[in-house]
Amino acid sequence: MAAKLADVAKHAGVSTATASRVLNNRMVMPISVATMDRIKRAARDLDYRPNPMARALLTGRTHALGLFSREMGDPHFVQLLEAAEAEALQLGYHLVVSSSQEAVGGPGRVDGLLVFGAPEQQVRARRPDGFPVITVNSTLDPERDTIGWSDAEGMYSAVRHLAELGHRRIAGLFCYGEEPHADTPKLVGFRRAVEQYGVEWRPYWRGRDPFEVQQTNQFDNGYLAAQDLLSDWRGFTGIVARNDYIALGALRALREAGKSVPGEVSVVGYNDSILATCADPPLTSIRTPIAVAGAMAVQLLVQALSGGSVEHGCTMLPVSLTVRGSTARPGSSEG
Amino acid sequence: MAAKLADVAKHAGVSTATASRVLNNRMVMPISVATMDRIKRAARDLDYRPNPMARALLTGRTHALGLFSREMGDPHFVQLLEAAEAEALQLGYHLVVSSSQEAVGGPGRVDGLLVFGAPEQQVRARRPDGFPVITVNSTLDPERDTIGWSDAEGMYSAVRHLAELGHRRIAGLFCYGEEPHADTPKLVGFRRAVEQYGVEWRPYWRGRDPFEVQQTNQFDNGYLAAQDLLSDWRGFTGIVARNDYIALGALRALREAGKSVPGEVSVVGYNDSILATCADPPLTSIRTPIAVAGAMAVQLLVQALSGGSVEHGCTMLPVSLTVRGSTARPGSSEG
DNA sequence: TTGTAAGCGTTATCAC
DNA sequence: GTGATAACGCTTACAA
Repeated sequence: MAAKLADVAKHAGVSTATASRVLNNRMVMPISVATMDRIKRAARDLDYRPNPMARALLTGRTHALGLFSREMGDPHFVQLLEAAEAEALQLGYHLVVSSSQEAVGGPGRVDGLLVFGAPEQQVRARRPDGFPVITVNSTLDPERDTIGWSDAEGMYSAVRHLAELGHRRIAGLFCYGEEPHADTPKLVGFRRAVEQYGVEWRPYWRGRDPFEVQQTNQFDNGYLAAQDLLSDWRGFTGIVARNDYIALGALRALREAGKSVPGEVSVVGYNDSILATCADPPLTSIRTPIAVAGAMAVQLLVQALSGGSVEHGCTMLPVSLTVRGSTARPGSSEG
Repeated sequence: MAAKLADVAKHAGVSTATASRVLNNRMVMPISVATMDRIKRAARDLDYRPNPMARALLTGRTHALGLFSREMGDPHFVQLLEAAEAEALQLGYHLVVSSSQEAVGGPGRVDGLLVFGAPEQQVRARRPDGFPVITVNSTLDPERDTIGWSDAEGMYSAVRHLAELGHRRIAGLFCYGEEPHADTPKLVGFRRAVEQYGVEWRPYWRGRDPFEVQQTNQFDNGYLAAQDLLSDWRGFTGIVARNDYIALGALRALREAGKSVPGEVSVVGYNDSILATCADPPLTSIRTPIAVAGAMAVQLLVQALSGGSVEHGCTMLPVSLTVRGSTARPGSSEG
């Protein structure tokens, strides 16, 4: 059985109150150096570790943060996890992960909640009033505590990059549920850019709801969608994909069709994942600030917990374009 | 303020004892249906949720499991996380992740610990006696509770695959710290296979400790190591890589050197990650049962918690070979 | 300077 | 059938 505070106190010949005060540095009134030493020594000797549950019960603080994501298993999510965990560790908090919003726990189990990738409305609605929730997301709700970036801006940059290279006919590879008239951020940004730059465009997609598809399916869908594109539209010179998986699928379809990249066709991916680095040719891709957002979200949450309730609002981090070898001026070689 | 048991009890006009019994289905003695209904109704009306900390303090059970890994951020780890989380959810447990063994918590914070990828000795040594720890790992210790697979077997299969295709000269792409005489499981398996099949072999590596390198560095190291290989050994026809990142780096070096895959050189990766699927050509790779192991580890841990302490020992799961387009008989085409 | 005692929200052991 | 009441291990007024 682990040593408890009473053991330490007895060992040091003091009361639990004094022991507690010393061990927590809560010395409202001065304590003699001698007893301090005795207590600290006893704690060390007995390998005393305060029971987190007892402490939590009393203080109402678990020192744990929940992290909820429907996309656990996505390499993109793991970047958030890594950053958030490191930050939480730094600040003395634990991270409880869950793919179920109900199960991740609320007050009593965790002190605050980090939500990744779920529509904010759904989250807030199910939470007790006042429970600190911050969402890391690409769909910002200015009314709520959100930190993230704009996928509209990301897609806009992707199209702009191609347009500025001189591409006039650009295909968009999306997902089911992202028909051209849809209002997802990525489509909004896409449409805004093609309109503004006056380029011709067509959307393609295969497969099902983005949340339900496996990564390998995304790759396959990209492959199939690109095949559709190849047999449907002869004049296109640029492709913008919803994510890197889809872009890599397209890369394969293009290679099989004998189209050179970036000679005949330029391709832009999204997320700037490890896939983009490893692709052949290396993929120009949109980099989202997911790791930074994860760390900031933890900071904000902890800050809110310390200082009562800090109304944070909505922080928007910049999205950037990583240019690699899959994009070039149209017809730049062998085209 | 959230409703507590006392509120429910008062609302239903009973004592907390009765309320507790009904709400937990712990009815040693029969309880009148009428009061049962009243209590359940009160609980629903007040949206009563038992305080996990109070319960934990009393029962000594947190219903949380710790998951410790130094490789958080690795897409390979995320497969374990996903499977373990799903299983934990299923069994009513929470998952606390941490990249620090100290911080993930022990008794009082979590009921048991899942350790991924760390040498078992280091783990057990730092844990209080009797605290349930199970390691998911590739380096099995028959003395301890371990579940995993043999990377020696995996590497052996990779070499065997090439040897059976007829390759007689095989290069191994490893990491710094895995010099040919090292005793890491992968090298042991590699050496055993090349000896048994009588094939000529040479090891190559670049970079630093495997635990410290980023994924993109692994890719770069694979690229550089393959370049070393290309300028060093003319007669090789097969490559076995320590992981898929390295294999993809090698693929790039081979392409740049004008070597066709699998026509002139066959390449085998390790982990069968998404990279293997998306590579061009698709990568033959060794698939480890990491997801299954993660789920089983959670099951075992929970089982041990329920039934006192189940001595499990050491379970070894089979490793398999996924054959894709990067391997063929030597000189099978244009070679 | 230090000790006493109340209480955090449960569950469990008795008594009624 | 049901209700007091004592824990669980800790923090913190308040008392001494």
